[in-house]
Amino acid sequence: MTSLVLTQAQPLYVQLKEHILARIRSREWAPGSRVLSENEIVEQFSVSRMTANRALKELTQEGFLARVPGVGTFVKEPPQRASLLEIRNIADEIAARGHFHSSEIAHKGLVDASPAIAEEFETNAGARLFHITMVHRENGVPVQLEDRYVNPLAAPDFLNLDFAGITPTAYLVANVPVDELEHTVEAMMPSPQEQALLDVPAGEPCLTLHRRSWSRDRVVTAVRFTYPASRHALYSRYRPSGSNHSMESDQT
Amino acid sequence: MTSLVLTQAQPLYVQLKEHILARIRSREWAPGSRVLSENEIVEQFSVSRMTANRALKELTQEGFLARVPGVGTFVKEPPQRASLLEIRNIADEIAARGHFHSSEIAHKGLVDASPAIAEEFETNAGARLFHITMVHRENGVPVQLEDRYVNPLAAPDFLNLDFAGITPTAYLVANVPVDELEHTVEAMMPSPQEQALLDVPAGEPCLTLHRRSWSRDRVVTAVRFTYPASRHALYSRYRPSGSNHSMESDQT
DNA sequence: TGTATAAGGTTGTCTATACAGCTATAGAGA
DNA sequence: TCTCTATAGCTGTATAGACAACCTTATACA
Repeated sequence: MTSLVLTQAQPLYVQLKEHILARIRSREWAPGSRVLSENEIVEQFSVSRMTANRALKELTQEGFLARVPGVGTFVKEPPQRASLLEIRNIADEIAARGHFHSSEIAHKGLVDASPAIAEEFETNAGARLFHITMVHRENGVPVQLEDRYVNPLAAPDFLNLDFAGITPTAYLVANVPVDELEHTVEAMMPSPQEQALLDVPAGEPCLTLHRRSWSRDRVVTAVRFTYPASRHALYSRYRPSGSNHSMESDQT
Repeated sequence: MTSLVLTQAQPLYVQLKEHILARIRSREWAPGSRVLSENEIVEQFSVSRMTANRALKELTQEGFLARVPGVGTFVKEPPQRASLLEIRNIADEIAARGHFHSSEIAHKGLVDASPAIAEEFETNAGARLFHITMVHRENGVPVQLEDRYVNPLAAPDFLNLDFAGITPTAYLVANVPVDELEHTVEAMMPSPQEQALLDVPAGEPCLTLHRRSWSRDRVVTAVRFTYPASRHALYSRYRPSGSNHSMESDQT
């Protein structure tokens, strides 16, 4: 039996969700198998049925479970979706082209989160975050400006690195498991600072890729990559998972 | 006062959600303004507070509302962005924001493939292809320029449609199975024609999403979507497939 | 005038209970 | 043996009440 300890630090339904997710991730409950019913949760954890219902309902909305009235609650098969945007290390991409990667740090330190950054991190303004700004060059030409904030709780040693031999992306991928990703891609005109750092001609737009990463329901890092339009595009080619032409479920 | 009639055909919280959404879409409650508090809903609709809470909570999870403890519940600004990972119909995305979609055809006909287009279609220059150029508008404002070539062998009826009730994207998704996809995302300055069609101020860049679709090793369609930078972004959020860091029941 | 306190409204969570609709199964009856 | 029925368990929904945390505003006090 796993721990039945429910603390007061977090809401009960959150602790229930994490407990169930842990047992799914450990494959104790494999895809397709039944999980605890609401009444079983009520008995085993001494919570009310509404609280058990909330935990199971939210996990269902998040895609982990499927519920069938009159039958039970089951672990869902994780969706296999091809990713347009994999996390790829700029140093590796440049090396794969047979070119030379170099980088320099424009800023590195501990900062107070602005209201906008705090909202991205789902925390309060003034929270302390690691911050780094780097320029990545391909054969000496700037191709990427990296403006990254990192949650100190998730990567406490982040500031101790000099990022000469390893990029922040590579370090984080190797050291922090990622549960969820959010990407936003935009076009924009660079600010004067960005224009200077990237050595962009006046009038040339930039592509920005903004990424947030979660681990254990906590934002680990938020990063904005800025690429001069003429020097970089985002590309992907893949086979959609459901390419057997079944009309399928989605009617969005 | 709007209708207070709550029937028994649907769950109460669903009717409450639709009622609130309708008042948001009618601009009675504009973005940023406050909606009814839970207690006000309890009074006006004679439901319990838990039911009112469920309606507001789910609308918040769906991104329509934002809740601030101790203050109230507010209408959120709908994000202007399209899905990156899936092929989604712009008409549906606009409708999901509660806005009005319209479109007009700038060109439709049979054309000879230029060398560049022929290469995209893995065929010879001079091949005959269907071509369509459309402007999609959200509440009257141009948000997407669609410049699409279609293989007549894959969709022979394509030119017979007027694309008033269905977009080319929706038609092709429904009628041609897709085996493989290629995406390229770039930032660029619009050409004078594009600038005019999209009604973009001078100096504003655009985001372009170029997509090729294959079916049975044959290019079905190649399309270039152009979005004014200030009016649209591309977005995705998902859980990576390999997110099983089975640390289990620890308490990081 | 300025500051501390109290009050009231708001969301967030949790409990206990109830009823309805659905499903699988065991048991009764033909 | 087969069929129908009752039952138990499951999810879905809804109610009423309660306490906590938070924010704003008004009030009392120094």
